[in-house]
Amino acid sequence: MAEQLIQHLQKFVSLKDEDGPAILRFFQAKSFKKKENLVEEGDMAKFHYFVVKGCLRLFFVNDKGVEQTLQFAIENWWLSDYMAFQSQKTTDFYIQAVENTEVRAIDYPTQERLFEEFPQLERYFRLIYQRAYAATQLRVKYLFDLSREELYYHFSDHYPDFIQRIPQYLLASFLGFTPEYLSEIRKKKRP
Amino acid sequence: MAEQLIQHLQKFVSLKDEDGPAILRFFQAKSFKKKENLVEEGDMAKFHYFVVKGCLRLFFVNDKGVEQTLQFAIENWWLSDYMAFQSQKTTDFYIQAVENTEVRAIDYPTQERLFEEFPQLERYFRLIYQRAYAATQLRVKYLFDLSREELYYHFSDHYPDFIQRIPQYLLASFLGFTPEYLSEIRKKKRP
DNA sequence: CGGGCCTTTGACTGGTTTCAACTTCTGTGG
DNA sequence: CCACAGAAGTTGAAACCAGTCAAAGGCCCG
Repeated sequence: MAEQLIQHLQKFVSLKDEDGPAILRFFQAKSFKKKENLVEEGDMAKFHYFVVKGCLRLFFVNDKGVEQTLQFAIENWWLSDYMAFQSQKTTDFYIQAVENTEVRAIDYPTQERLFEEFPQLERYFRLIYQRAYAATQLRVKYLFDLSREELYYHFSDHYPDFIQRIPQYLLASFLGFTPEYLSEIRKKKRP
Repeated sequence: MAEQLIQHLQKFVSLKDEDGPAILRFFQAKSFKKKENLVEEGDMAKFHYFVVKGCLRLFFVNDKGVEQTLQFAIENWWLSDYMAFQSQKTTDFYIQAVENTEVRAIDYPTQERLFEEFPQLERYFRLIYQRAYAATQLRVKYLFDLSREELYYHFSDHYPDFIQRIPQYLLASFLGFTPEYLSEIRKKKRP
């Protein structure tokens, strides 16, 4: 049974058997405890993370001190502050473990070397980014199209098992409203 | 002076001189008049568009009949409904020319053949999607972080010349509020 | 079993929408 | 080149979605 990251690559591009271990050597294995921060505001956006097990979230703290979650990443998803990672600058975001989480991490110069040595991975990441971009394009549509209440129902219909996995205040933080308002929605009968 | 699309490719990957014309043969040149629809709701998301000259917008019509603009694409930007394009399904969106616009268009199967014949373009699109994804990640941050009024000031500070280019009702449609409210913001002195 | 974190409740507030009417701009044909 | 019709922008009043604040209740984990 190959390493999970390699299995995931092979869903998108074909690799020779010996490539797996060679590719893995570019990555660092790291583990984080629930609520531990992988990255904090002001840090260099050093790593691109692949989630092997667990769940991460990307959030920022607004000027009222409230945490706004932008994304979650569960098994087989990639996560970073891409703007800062690309330009190798400091980030305005936090990345935090929602559960105990195991990742494979790669820094920017190492990722560049990885692309040189394994150009097939350009295709892999082309496909990954294409999907991610498509998903975000759709997400922006929902943010404009749906009321906060409709966003909640949309999300709980589409990802019922993920809802089980996270506390309500994180769901509220992701959907962009307050825990109080989420309570109010849940109290009412569904329209 | 090479075709603009080829020049753009060469900013990201190196091509042999003879590759330019060969790559161009995969694309269709099309022109659209201001306010003409390239794509309408219910159409197949057939093409991926590269804007040579002019400006496109991607929008949908909500259940109140209001047009909500998700993105603009000006010179050297790519545009499509990526979710529908990827899965070769019908789209919920419209793509419309904001000005008289010239594009290069490629359909999905042709794009697949293009990647087979010119694998360097996997890298090009990996970089294009990476940038686009990073930009959208940041956009979602702004949507959560800023009030409608702040969104307007943010946008007009960062893209003053683009603002000159488009009518106010399209700006309001992009920022997610009503033309009436935009009037109100502009009437007030800036805080 | 205790403390702190999470969730709920209710009253008040405000940013933004809605609607309708009015004014100004723009482009097209006579 | 002017006239006019439709499109775009402005104004003000009333309504509403969702936030804020404060306080009480529930529940998980040490």
